[in-house]
Amino acid sequence: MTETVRIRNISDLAKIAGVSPGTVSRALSDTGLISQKTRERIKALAREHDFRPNIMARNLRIQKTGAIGVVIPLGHETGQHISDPFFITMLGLLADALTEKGYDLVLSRVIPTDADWLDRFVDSGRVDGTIVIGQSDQAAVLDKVASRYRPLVVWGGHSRGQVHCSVGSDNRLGGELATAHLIERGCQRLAFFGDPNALEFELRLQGCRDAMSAAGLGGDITVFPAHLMAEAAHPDITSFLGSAAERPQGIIAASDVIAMTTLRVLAEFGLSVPDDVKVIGYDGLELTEHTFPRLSTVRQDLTAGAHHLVDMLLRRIAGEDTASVVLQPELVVRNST
Amino acid sequence: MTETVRIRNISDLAKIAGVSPGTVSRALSDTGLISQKTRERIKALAREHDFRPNIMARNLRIQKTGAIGVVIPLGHETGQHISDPFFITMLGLLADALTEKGYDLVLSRVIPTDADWLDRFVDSGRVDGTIVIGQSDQAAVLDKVASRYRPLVVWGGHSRGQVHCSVGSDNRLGGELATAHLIERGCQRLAFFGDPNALEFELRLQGCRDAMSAAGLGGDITVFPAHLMAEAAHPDITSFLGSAAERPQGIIAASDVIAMTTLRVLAEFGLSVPDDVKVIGYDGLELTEHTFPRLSTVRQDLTAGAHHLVDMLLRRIAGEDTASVVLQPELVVRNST
DNA sequence: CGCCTTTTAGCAATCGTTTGCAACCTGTTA
DNA sequence: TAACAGGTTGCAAACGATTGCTAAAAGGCG
Repeated sequence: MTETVRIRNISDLAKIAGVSPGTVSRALSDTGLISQKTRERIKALAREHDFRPNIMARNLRIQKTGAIGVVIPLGHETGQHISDPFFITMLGLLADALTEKGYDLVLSRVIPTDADWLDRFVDSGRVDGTIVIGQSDQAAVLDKVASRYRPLVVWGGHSRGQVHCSVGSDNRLGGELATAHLIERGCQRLAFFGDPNALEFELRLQGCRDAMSAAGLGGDITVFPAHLMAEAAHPDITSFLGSAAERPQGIIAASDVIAMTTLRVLAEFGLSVPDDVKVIGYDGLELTEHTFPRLSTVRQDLTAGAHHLVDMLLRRIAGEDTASVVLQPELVVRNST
Repeated sequence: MTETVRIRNISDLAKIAGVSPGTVSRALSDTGLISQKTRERIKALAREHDFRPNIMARNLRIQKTGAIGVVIPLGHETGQHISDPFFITMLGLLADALTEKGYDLVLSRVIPTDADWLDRFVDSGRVDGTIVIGQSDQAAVLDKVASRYRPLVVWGGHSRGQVHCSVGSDNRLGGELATAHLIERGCQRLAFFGDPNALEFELRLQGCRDAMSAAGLGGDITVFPAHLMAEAAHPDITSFLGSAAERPQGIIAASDVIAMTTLRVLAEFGLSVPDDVKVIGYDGLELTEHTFPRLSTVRQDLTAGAHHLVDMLLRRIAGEDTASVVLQPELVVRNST
């Protein structure tokens, strides 16, 4: 109605309000000393013309973007897709946690081609901080960047001497729990499905070996570097299980997706789970509720993890130092073991 | 080594290069008239000091953000989570398509509380354009915004008279295909699992009715507004199937997730699929490969859809006009029918 | 009524680029 | 040699907000 002129910036509004731009700025941002009265008046005026201060100008001036980058490195597995259920779940949780804190989330899917991909991202100036989901095989890169760039946290495994700040479950322990469970169920010949080049998987495998030693089975476990994506893993696992001299009695999958695919291959071979072969996953994703049979797994509390990630990142942005967090994994026994 | 001074901006670099800031700007952005020689020299210098122009300043100056917003309205289903496999799949595809075009993706998950949520987002100035995934029950809001804001495209259903530009499959046809298939398999009593308040679901349901009429069955179909999230849908569907006077012979689920949950409930009731009940999903997500039995579904080509969405959005940003796109859905028959 | 303290508001610099315009070379042609 | 064209560069004004400093207004008190 009264929208005679378009208010394009803070000065326009200042003009029709009869004050200076600075005053408008102070009125709109609930900071700075300003009288209750003029603040209300200017806010009302802004609402009436539905004017919102230009964010880019604001960002430039205060040297902040109000956005957090979430980057997913697809390192040891070129074909891996962002739609991997694990990433997705994590991403959703992070989106919620960041929204709650008033940050935007800018998503970046990266295929590391050189050692500078992360430098490029963090130096791009698009974000105030960065969360990396999964170390993949890029631990060295993460450490390099972390040594000069504070606002960086990563979800994944933790190893001694690691420079970057991480949040993740105790992968070694998780592997141990899964393996001990299978052994208790009577399995002797075990196989680990997953590529140990990924740090977290390596730790899980180590846990398996520890559990086997503890049970007096030696550390002799077959390791098959299954792909992470279901489509890619399916033919692999099929040929592995088809050609194995001795079929394993128990399979520890490095992720729920791998476990789910394994279940499917076993069904196609006409093998019964858990009678012929027992399978356990890792992650505790919702999909494990919907497989047949329902999948036993090692649950990581991703909700807690996501909250830790953003809390710690914000603290680092504020200049604090933060130590890595290791969460307790939890064994979830269902029908596949 | 030679990093004696930190280069913080284009002027610093200009100083050590012995040129003016403008020249540096022209050298770094491969535009503007500048000699081959100085361009190379300055680029080399920039690389050496790994200097990257400040993006916020650039954005302010050129009045662009280089980012596209992807917003997921969680309208007719408050509990719905962003980790819904459908959203996730779409999101991943969009991330790829946008990255390819050099855009960032800022993710926003919104629970519409009033009629202005989308206005707030598009006016926030954080993005150059917006993609909305799913109309939910917010068609009116979408139309309102679309009438004044060009760079907006939405994934979802298409209805006559719709103002906003959409990309989606022919939901009515999809529903028809699914239903005709079930009828052909001998089903007479049919049920539709999904809430018709969502535009796309309404269209799918309409297709079901059309198919039934065409087969001379009348349009009499039981509609059960199942939740979208698996956890929420499970108890609902359980009580529905447990208390139904007559069990349907065929179930058309409005989404693959609903179908998957239905499968699980049926298994828990000891019913055999497809012998006792036939079930068909909608979307064609990867998860349909992993259910037991493998799920028949109506596939939408999401990859093509994502590409259409970004192409059209970029065209709209450039000032072009674009008409809505309706993709052909495809019946995928597997083991659940 | 005048002086002093506390608010409130204005001024102007700043953030770091981009870009239209003008000025400058360099080399060519008359 | 002078004029000219064409290609390079520099200058300085935006872009739109925030904020330290300062000046003015308002309020309190004797």
